[in-house]
Amino acid sequence: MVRKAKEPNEGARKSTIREVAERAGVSTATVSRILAGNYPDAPATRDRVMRAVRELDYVANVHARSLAGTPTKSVAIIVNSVISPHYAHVAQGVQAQAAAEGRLCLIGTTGGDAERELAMVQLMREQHIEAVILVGNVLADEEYRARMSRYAHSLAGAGSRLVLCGRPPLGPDVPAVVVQCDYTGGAFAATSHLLSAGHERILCLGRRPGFTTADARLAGYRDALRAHGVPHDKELELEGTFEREQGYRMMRQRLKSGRRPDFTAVFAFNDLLAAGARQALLEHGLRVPGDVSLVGFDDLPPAQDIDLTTVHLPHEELGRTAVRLALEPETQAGPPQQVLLDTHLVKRGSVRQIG
Amino acid sequence: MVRKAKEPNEGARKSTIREVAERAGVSTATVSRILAGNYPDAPATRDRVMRAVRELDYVANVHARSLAGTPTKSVAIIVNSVISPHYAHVAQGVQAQAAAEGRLCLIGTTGGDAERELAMVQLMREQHIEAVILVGNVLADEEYRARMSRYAHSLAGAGSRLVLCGRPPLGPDVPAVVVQCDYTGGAFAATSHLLSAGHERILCLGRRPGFTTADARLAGYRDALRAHGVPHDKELELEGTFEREQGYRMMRQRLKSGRRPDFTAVFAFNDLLAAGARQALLEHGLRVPGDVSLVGFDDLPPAQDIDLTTVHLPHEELGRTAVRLALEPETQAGPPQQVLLDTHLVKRGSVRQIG
DNA sequence: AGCGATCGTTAAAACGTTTTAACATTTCGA
DNA sequence: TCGAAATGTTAAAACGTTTTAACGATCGCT
Repeated sequence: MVRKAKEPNEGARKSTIREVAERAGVSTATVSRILAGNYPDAPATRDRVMRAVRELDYVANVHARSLAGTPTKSVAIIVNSVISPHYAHVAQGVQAQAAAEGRLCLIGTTGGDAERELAMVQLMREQHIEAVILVGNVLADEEYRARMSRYAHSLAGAGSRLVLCGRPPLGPDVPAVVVQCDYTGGAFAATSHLLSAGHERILCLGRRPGFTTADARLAGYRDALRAHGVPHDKELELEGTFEREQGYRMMRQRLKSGRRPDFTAVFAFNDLLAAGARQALLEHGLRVPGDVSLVGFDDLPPAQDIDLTTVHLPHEELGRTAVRLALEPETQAGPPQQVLLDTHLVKRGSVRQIG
Repeated sequence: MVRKAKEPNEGARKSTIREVAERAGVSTATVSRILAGNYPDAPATRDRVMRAVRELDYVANVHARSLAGTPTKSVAIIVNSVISPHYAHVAQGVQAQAAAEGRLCLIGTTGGDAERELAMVQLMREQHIEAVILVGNVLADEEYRARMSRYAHSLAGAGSRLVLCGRPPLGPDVPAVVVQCDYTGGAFAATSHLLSAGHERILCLGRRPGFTTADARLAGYRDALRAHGVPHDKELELEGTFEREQGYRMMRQRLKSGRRPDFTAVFAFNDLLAAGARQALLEHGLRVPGDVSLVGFDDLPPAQDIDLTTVHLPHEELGRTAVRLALEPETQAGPPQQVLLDTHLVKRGSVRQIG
């Protein structure tokens, strides 16, 4: 078998910093410094080195680099699932900002399972990454706090920061940054909109005690009712998680009784619930907004197609902010930071004026 | 300042394999072998080591491990964007299968830009990862082949395999695996369905010469027409990329002429196009399927909400297969492999029988 | 009792980079 | 022309692991 002659820049072989150094006739230290660009080397050697790098198509080995002390330029995002629009949009923001700051993005999914979340955090810990961004809430209350505190400390041990997205803040002793949207404000706006349109019997979908994202919306809903002097009725607060099927199921069950519905409007705690509820309403022969008005929460893809009035959340901005906060040096010291992003109502065609 | 006494398992400090070794009274080699589980060590020492590991909350440093020769357990996926349902679902599959095989998943987005794709590949190359999975097609034809060939070789140099998802296969000399869906078959089924319902003037949306994903659908569309003895009319093949706005734009433009539409059905090359086209149709006072029948391609989230008959693609399976192929040892040697996944028609309510 | 096997363990080298401290070389002021 | 300062370069140590080859102890067998 005949070897190809020399094959100088075939690009397919490994190529280490030593090879670059040899080819350029300098030491590896010089190559390293020139590539890092942090020292005034002589232009002549600089050129020789750069040429060698190009010819060998050399890229540094991240692992060696990291071992030698340079921090890994990467962040991780951990979400329930990638196909849920909410998480997808946050992930998009994280990915975009990470890229903008020259970072690689690792991703993991939990499927909403706390044990898988833990496994993911462990996996990220091994990577000695700059930051881990946790989105979505798997556990409630005390269990949540305890676990996050453990995460934060063990990640800190690996030199990683912890950022929580859309989760309640932790104590001041826990090294974690929190970034959220103003869920309560958004829910207040949504409910107020329905009240202003004359609705008083407003069904709300997605109650889930102990989970901030749900609790905050419920609070906004009740605040709005109170502000309009309408007493709140627990019978109208339906419990369930945030999936489309749940919306369908809850509404179907509510309508099963056969008699005319005892509400004129629905506030769903996210757009998926709204889409599911809408399907159940239509199947039951009720028109939206003709018979029942509907407001969602999120302003994500299904919303436009079903012409849904909803609360816009800055999902991508949430992700971007998380990365920015994670990498900002001033966040490193000082007390654990907390950021709240604004929301606003997007009016489409799913609400009808009555009364 | 008083130090806390000892703080043995505070979990917050770094903890290396040496510390574990010291605490267990053995050498680092023993710890390493026990953790790898690949040698019959004495149960007694084994227990001591495991206890030390637990007490120190030790996790190995991936970078050191990788440097020392153990391959990094991770794969990367590079997509156009995370919020596009198609890519999101493939990514979900990749992530799921990666997790199932104990791999971490890196993710990068290109925004459809070839230069960003290149930058991403370079970034992945530094990571010395097991495989890089490229989804979606940014370039056409010769330019595509040339670039992929370069990717494949340079990734091979870093010990990574290249997997192409939904892209045309390359030559046998290029070390890359290809996994696709049967786009042509799916398009054939979709078009045949419309033809069987009596439609002969079928508008198709999403022509894009040079891009396999589009070309293959067009081929299936034409094949079906031919099989039914209907001559194909280039006037009915509208060009455009695969975004929702494009569907809206194309249909709006087509309807602008004012006169009655010269088609009775529409076959959109993906569901987003279908959703956009549907919106334009509705705004123009045409009902679906009353006036115009509509078939999509993908069977992704918008489809269900707009009650769209469409071709189901196994998106998640695509991602899973990509990972499986990338990690399968038998794929390593042998000729570059190619896999084709089946599709099927999902009938909903957007097609009306005529004639 | 003595001798190989067998078993469990370890010292040390290696992986590819960064960085520190030291070493040449040149430049410059006197 | 001399020495000091500035500049450019390098040798070597360090990072945290895996692995190879060698080691000592224990065991069973004659």
